[in-house]
Amino acid sequence: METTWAPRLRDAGLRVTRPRLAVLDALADHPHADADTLVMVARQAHPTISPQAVYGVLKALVAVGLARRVEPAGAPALYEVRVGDNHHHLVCRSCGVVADVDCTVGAAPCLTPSDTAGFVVDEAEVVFWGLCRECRARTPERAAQVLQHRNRGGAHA
Amino acid sequence: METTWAPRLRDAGLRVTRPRLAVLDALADHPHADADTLVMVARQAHPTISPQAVYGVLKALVAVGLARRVEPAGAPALYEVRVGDNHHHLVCRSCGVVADVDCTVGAAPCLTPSDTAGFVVDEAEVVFWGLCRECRARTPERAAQVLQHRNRGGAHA
DNA sequence: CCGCTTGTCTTGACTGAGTCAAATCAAGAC
DNA sequence: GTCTTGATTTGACTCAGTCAAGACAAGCGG
Repeated sequence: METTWAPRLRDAGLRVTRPRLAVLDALADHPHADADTLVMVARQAHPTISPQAVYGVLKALVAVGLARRVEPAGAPALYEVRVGDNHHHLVCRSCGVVADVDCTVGAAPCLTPSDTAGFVVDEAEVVFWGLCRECRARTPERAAQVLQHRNRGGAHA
Repeated sequence: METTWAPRLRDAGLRVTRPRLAVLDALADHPHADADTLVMVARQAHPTISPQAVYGVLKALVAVGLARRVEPAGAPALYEVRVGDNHHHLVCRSCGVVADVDCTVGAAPCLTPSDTAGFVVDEAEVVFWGLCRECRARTPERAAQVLQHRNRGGAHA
């Protein structure tokens, strides 16, 4: 990390400001962080930054494609600076932790639905739900419950 | 439709109540409806039902597997009674309308990520983003913009 | 280097979706 | 019909995020 953000901001037509650099550094250090976490982390570099400034910066970064917003069901939005490639996410049902999964592009037939119902599809977003290693180790009995509860609904892998 | 809900509720260990029947009928008539819409629709059968009652009913139905909750990014949660099979969703970026897509289970290699980072995955959720036929026809120039804007970020189909 | 223009940040009020808790009510067992 | 317990109502509340007005500063031209 420690990318030089300034030229990337300028290339995107954005001014280089302290709040933006602080948020970008925070994002690089904390992939999959929510806005609240980013406020706290960014304050290490810029103690007076306001939550609204962080929201504004994130919105600007997402708009120009320097950051990506992910919204797992039931959790506040997460942000990441890994953009341009295509990857998906593993989300832990228990602790909410998120991990990246590379998508095997080219060998992904199911990502082009056969019947698109008249839609023109431009993106396929995949979220894998499960339990992370730590949560299974920490509370195995609860983990089993969570999985069983879920499978009743007809989930599949 | 017009399924007899009573036995299904009882089988799930839930009492048969007027609010629950009203919400289930509303769900059957309006697949992919949000809570607010369901309140209005359910009031045709049960005029005094409160929004909180609808939230409570939906939570109970989801908990026992009679309904499914879907949360597309940037929109309120949607509910559907189509459960038990496995299907995914097409979401229109412009108007938010949702359509079902059957998943070709068995021929879906990409839905078992190669590297699960220690996770035990129990469900793969897929959301296809795009534009519905109506939105493309209605505002073709805006539709093109929306798609182009999106593709800058590195989306794929 | 100085000042100007315009985009950015701060401050604070506000919205929308959903939750929580106490009291009332009714489903269904007896 | 009566009772028990789960369901519903009512109303306050939380959380994430938005909106708007004014202060501020990035980076241009001179």
